[in-house]
Amino acid sequence: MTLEQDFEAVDQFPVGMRVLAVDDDQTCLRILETLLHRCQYHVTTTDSAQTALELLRENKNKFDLVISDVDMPDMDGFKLLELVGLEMDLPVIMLSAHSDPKYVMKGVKHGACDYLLKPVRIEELKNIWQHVVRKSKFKKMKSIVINDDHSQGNSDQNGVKANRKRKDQFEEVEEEDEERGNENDDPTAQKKPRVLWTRELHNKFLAAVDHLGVEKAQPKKILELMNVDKLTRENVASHLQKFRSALKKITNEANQQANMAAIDSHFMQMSALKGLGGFHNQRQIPLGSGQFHGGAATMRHYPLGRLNSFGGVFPHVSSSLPRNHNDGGYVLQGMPIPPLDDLNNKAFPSFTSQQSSLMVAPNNQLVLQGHQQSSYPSLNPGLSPHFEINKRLDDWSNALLSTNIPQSGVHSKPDALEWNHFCNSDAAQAGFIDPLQMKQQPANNLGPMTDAQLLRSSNPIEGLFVGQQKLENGSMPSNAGSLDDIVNSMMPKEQSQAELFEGDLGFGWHNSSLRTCI
DNA sequence: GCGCTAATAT
DNA sequence: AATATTAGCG
Repeated sequence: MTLEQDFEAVDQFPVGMRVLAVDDDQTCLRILETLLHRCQYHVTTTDSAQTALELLRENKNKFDLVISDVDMPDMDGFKLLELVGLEMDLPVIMLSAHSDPKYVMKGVKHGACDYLLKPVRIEELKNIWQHVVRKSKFKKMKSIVINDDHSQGNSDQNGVKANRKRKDQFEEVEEEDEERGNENDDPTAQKKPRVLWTRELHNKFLAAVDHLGVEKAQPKKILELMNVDKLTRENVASHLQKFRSALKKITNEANQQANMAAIDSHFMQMSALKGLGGFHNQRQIPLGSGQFHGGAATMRHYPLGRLNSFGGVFPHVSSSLPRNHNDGGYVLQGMPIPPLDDLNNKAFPSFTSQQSSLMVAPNNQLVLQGHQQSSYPSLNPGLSPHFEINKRLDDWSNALLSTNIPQSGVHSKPDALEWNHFCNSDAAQAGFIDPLQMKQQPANNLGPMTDAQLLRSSNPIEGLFVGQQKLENGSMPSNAGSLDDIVNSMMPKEQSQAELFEGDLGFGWHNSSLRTCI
């Protein structure tokens, strides 16, 4: 489309749009009517809000827009606004001589789609039809003639194009909405609520992923296994994408650290690396009870044991990995591996055998509701080969969730900073390692990897394990976030604290506010 | 049609 | 900031 054409298109507006104008002041009303007429709207006027209301009630679907003064004796314009909003979902524009923000705010709060100041200018009135379009009231727009002539010759047919350069926010809305409008003719149609990934919902997600195995966990299957009403494949896909991003990031970080550790173990004499914190002199971390229950804020140390049995999560990667060796200065040397019991003793939700549904919370988000019997016995803990590690998966996932992973762009080069840092490090430059070579051998644990690589490689477990050590030692660069930070920042604030670890059913919501069921 | 990834929108 | 949607590809 040429610029001229675009300009033309912007200039078109519906002729005959049915406007109800309300103002107790006869003069104002007359002026308003005149101006609206000039805009080629079909205008009905009344000097009382009460009458306006009756007109609207008696002629449902006979008006497209209401423009009403605020200060009126019989009925406050806001009251009218409120009632109209309640009863017919028409776009209402408030008109007032008061520029007081309080008034404006009040209008906005009550659902006014615009707030015009007297005296009204015709330029403003020319634009008001867009509110109708925006309100998705296209059905009611059927009688409105959209001037569709995009030819360049007759631009002044409406005589209103002159001052359209300031058409500001509506530029491209027009055509799109026209096209879209036909499908969008249900006034009651509301935006789809978004899914709020509560801990519990995420737990279900994890259970499904765990059940399927990370490699085979695909949106559709996960969705089926989760068996959550109203959850869509797209929801799951989106979450899965984030999940994998987090995994990738953590793994890469861990790999970095593994590299460092490996180097460290062989070149311990290097002061440069010592400065970064080596892994010798491992201090054992208390693995006893309650790290997670103590609350993230108080948890100085990430529970190491959580992550070292990821074989269940990554079924194909664990066996080949050396772990907890005492020979040869291996990176995992000295790492305490807690008995499974310690981990399993923690209460965690048996999310796997239940069906839940999402309900709409007041903020228009879908939150996990309750449970019913599931038709998916396959997710029964007893039947899931991986279930016993769910707790640790869960914990691990806490870390993932708290990690602020950019959704795109930034992480396309995972850990570029750290990678560069490493390549520029003394170790690399001293020739102990060849950064290039490392880059060429990602399978060697030495460089960023693709998701596919990650899913197939044996690195994740070890990497995570090592990463834990790093974190535990406080050797994690501050910009990578402390463990506390990771755990703390994961879930939405409402859930970040107690809820984070309990696996209880609390959503951080006040359940009473969830009454608005679908 | 699905899944994946990245990019972009809401 | 967290999710959703879209595009391009296999």
